[in-house]
Amino acid sequence: MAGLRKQGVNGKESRLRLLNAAAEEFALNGFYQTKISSIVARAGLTQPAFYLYFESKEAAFAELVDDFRKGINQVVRDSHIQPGKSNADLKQAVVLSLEQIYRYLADNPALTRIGFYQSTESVRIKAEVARLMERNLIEEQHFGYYRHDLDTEFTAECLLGIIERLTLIKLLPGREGPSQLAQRTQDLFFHGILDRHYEEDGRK
Amino acid sequence: MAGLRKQGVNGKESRLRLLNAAAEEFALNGFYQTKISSIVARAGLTQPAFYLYFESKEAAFAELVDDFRKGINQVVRDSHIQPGKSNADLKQAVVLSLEQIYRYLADNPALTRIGFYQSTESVRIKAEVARLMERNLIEEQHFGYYRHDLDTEFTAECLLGIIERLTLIKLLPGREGPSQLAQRTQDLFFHGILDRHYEEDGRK
Amino acid sequence: MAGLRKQGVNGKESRLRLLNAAAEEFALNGFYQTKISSIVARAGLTQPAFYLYFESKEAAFAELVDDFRKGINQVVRDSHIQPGKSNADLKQAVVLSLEQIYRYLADNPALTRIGFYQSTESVRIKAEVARLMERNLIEEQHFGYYRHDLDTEFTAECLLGIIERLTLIKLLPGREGPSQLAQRTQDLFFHGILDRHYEEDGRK
Amino acid sequence: MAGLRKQGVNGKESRLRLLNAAAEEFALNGFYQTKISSIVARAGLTQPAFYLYFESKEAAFAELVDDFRKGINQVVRDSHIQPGKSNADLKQAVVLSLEQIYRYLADNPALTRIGFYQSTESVRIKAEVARLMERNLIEEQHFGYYRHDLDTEFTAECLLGIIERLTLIKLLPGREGPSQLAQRTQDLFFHGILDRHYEEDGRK
DNA sequence: AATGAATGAGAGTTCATTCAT
DNA sequence: GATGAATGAACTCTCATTCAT
Repeated sequence: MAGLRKQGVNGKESRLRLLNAAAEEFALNGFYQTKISSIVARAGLTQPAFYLYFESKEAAFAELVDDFRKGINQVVRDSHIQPGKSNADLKQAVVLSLEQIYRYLADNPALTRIGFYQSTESVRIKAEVARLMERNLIEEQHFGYYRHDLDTEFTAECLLGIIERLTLIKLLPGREGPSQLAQRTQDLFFHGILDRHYEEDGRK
Repeated sequence: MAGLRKQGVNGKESRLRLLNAAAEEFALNGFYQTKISSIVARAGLTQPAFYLYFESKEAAFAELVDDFRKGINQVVRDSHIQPGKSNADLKQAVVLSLEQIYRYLADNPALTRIGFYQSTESVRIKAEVARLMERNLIEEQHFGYYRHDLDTEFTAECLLGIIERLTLIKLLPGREGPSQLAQRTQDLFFHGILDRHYEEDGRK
Repeated sequence: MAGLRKQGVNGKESRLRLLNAAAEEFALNGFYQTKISSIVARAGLTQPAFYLYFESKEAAFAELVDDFRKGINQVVRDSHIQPGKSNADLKQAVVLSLEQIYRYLADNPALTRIGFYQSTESVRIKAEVARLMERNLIEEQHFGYYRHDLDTEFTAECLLGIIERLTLIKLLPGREGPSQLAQRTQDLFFHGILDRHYEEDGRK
Repeated sequence: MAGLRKQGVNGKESRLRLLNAAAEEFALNGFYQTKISSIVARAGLTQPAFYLYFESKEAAFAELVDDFRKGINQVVRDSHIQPGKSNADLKQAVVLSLEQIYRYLADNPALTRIGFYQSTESVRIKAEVARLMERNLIEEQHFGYYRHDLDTEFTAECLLGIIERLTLIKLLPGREGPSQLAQRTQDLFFHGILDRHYEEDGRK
């Protein structure tokens, strides 16, 4: 009889398989429509095994949400721009920053669906992300990159709104990739943010 | 003992009370966490009364979602701009359009929460809204209001993303009103849309 | 507003309509699957009207059952044969008796379905019918019509079983009429009942 | 507290206990008046356990009905008579056949009540049984056992009607056993079936 | 480490029945 | 005589969770 055990000779692997299965199911069907039975089926295990590694359905979901929260926070935190860039370099740097954010989301589609679109926590997560984005904006504004009358909080929220929407309808379905989206987001967004062109505009 | 039967002598009124109660509950707790018992309690009726007016929990939810869908579609459809406007008039017209959209959302907070943030249909609803917005953008682009290289589909999605986010964190919590949000949305958004300043910018 | 009342200006008619509707529904769907709402719908009335004329669903059903019970009892009681018949006359008399029974069943299909095949009371009803049939058999046996070693109780039960079955699959679906069924029932049944008949018959 | 979990270490046993319990309850109270709670109580389990083994109340009922259908069909199919029998042997063979049928019914009283007297399917089941009986009758008629003008379909239905009735009032209540009933059924029935038997018999 | 078997708790839904007019 | 509106009381079924091995 021994040896028939499915696999995961060490529990770590089973735990991981369960977590991944849970992520897929939650992402696909949401929290309430996801049954433990589906998760364990996907993981090739049985229901009691689930409770060997997770306190409850809620706990597993919360863990996934938290994983996403940490990941996206890190990426956004890292996506600030250095000072002393020329105009062209700034654009490129911003595109790169956005690309890294989109890339993280694209690389973790299930987590993204859960953390951004399914979880109740999504509100808090997005609030955090918005705050981090604002922090970057403020810094970059200090570097003279953006006009001085910019409402950074408002701007950050709008940027997040755009990213959120594009991620859902372009990125996750694979209709557009991170770099293209980053480019287009910057393009649209910049011409309302960037100080310089307004000057010239206002000049007239 | 007499007179214990609840009011709503008119069935229509009972139905309405139930629908409103359902809207509140669904908006507050989402579909799955909302129990019929809570809805009828809020409406001052009993569970069978609910089934007097609705096929099922799903049907009631769907009705609310559809109400929202129709409402928002109408508002967005009506929010297109007339041709022949001067630059200043255009801005004002756009602000007005946005304001009407925000106002509809603000006036129907429960429906908005349900149709935009709770329902599975939200994906389809937003897709429709985006399409209607794009239709307006295309028309307005023809009037010469926006630059000609604008990707209207992309732009519409971004605008929707912004509205979506601002509605959730500014409008529904009552932190900002429709007119203020409309003004600020237009302000940020416009300077990436407007044809004129790009010209001069590009000129350089 | 007056005069719009469906009809049944006098309640007797309404009661009758309800009873007939109930009979149809019960016959078609059985007691448990028949809903008051279906009955009143068929009768063109409303649910409270039902309770104007009947104590309960059970009471209405019981009334129908009892109607059937009385009717079939009467018919069976009346179907005994007179003494002093010749062989050929006897046959004809028995056929007539059976025909009257079948005719009653055919004329009251809904009641028959209810009283014979749906009701819990059917057991008691059939027991009564069997007892009445036996009583007739005993009498007729005394007249010398049947062999003397006939177990009348057993015979009555068998006859009832045959009638019951033929009614269900031949009579009620309209595949055979009362007179034909009576003839054939007598034919089959008689040649096991009649004393020495085959002898004489075969002799010829 | 430990050890309160019910037995049935083997799931098959639990399933069987549930099925038997269901059979008893259905036989006793019919489909609609039988509650899952009664079934599981009788089986010493809880309600969810029922759904571990059966799709629904309907499914469990249907399974029992089908068990009966298969069983009775098999028995009736097997109850045909071999050719080449003498008159006395034929009688004995027929009695044996009938006895096997009665015995199956007596041995499975709950199934019989369900399949013959409770189920909606009973109509179809009896139709099948009648057809099988007719098939046997036709064959036996070919062997010259019965008169040639016998309407086999009609005869089969009558035989079934008799069996049905005797089963209900004699066999299931234990008032008469299979062999006695078989004997008496054959006796009554035969003298209408057997070709010219009475003639020769009476002659002597 | 893993599982077969079982359950507590509750949700949605149905239906006979009644109140007030 | 009749009805629109409402309800009490059940019942089936589901699902996260746990026991015993």
